[in-house]
Amino acid sequence: MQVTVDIVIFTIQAGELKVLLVERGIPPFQGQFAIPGGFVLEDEGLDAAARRELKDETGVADVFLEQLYSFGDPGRDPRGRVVTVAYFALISADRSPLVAGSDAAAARWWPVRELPELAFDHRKILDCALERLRNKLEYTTVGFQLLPARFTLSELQQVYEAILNKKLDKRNFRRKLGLLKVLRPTRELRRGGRRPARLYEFVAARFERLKDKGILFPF
Amino acid sequence: MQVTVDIVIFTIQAGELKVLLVERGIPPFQGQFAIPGGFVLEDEGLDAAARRELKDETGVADVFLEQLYSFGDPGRDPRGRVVTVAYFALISADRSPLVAGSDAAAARWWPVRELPELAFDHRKILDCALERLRNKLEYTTVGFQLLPARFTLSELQQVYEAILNKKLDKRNFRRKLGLLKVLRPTRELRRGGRRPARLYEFVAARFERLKDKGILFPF
DNA sequence: CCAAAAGTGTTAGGAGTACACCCATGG
DNA sequence: CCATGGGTGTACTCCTAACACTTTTGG
Repeated sequence: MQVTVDIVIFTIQAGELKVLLVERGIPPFQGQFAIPGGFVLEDEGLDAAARRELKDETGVADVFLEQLYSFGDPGRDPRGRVVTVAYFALISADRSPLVAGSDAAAARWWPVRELPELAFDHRKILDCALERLRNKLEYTTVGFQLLPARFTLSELQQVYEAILNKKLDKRNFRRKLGLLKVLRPTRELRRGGRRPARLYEFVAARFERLKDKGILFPF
Repeated sequence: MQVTVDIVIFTIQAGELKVLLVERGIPPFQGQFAIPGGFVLEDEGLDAAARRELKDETGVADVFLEQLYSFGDPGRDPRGRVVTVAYFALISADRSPLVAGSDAAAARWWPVRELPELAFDHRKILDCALERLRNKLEYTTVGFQLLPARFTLSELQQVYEAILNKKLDKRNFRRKLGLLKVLRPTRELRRGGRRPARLYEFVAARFERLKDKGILFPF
């Protein structure tokens, strides 16, 4: 029985949630798009295999990566019995545009709102990842993983709106963030738009105190 | 590469959360206890393999069963490379005492508070299952899966207390349950204790309305 | 001076928590 | 009649949601 890892890689671009897909150059499903993935090596752990694939496809390391779910229906791969352990990864907006896949010349970021037909059972995997991402937004800091180290409050709100797919109230959003005390304002401003916006940093150490107490991001 | 399923099977007995373990009769880890499990057959899905093992070990079918996480560190099984897809299952109190494992004469329910040393990485798997169970208690109906179709409010509260490992306030517990409107009182009373207690039924249809709205079991 | 995004507080309603006593039954 | 678990309500606090105008900049 063969074991693969497949990785749903998300990023935010232009205030939109996007996912990395590669066009298949060979059968089966030639010409269709698929989630990046590959076989687990004989002496390699599952997480390690996922990190290796992620690095190969995007060039990035040290990003958020988490196991999602395993899919192993007989017949999910016409070539034979393949069990895949699916992962999902988050790449911050400032590192995502560099799509320089080694073997994946045809890699492209797709808005999750307008996906092409996907190979294998990858649509199911992607839906599973989206659901997980939405849920984790509420009780973890995944939202910050999609932004550069410094960001404006409006950018953060856009991340939440893009993933949850609904508008949020600006004042309530900011007040709740303030109560959590996990952001540190910097002296820097983002110019270039209209009125300049203050940049903030996420302070991981402050979040540590909260997570045991069930304090969340209730947006 | 070989693929197995391992199943953490929980039940409630005497107001305590228990898990089914089998004593290994052969090396490796001979004489130690392990979570029930076995190989995935060539033409068998992962869920199907888990259901088959569950049936073999406990004789029960049609119980709550959910995939948990996959474990595949090289070296987790000294016999070779084995990736395991872990599941967790919940058996209601009225069906659990029947431990009649086919090949598992040495199967036994263990209180999760006093576990023996476990074979392989099964301790890690069990901890993972416990954490998942505690979390799902808050936003799903897994609590009801551990009880017979009809139960008293005190029995339900004991399930929550056993899993969360803390005392809950009786009046608050009942008021919140009342607000959810997912229980239907029956005409039946449980006698045999002191004052008879009313039996309730969980109405799954009423829960359906709630789960999209993020209404939970906030105990 | 106009368009566009940044920034800022109050109020009213609902949910959560803490807390103590009477009731029905079996022995 | 007594021991045991079943059953019930209130007051206070805190969180949530709804809601509109002023400020700062670039063009």
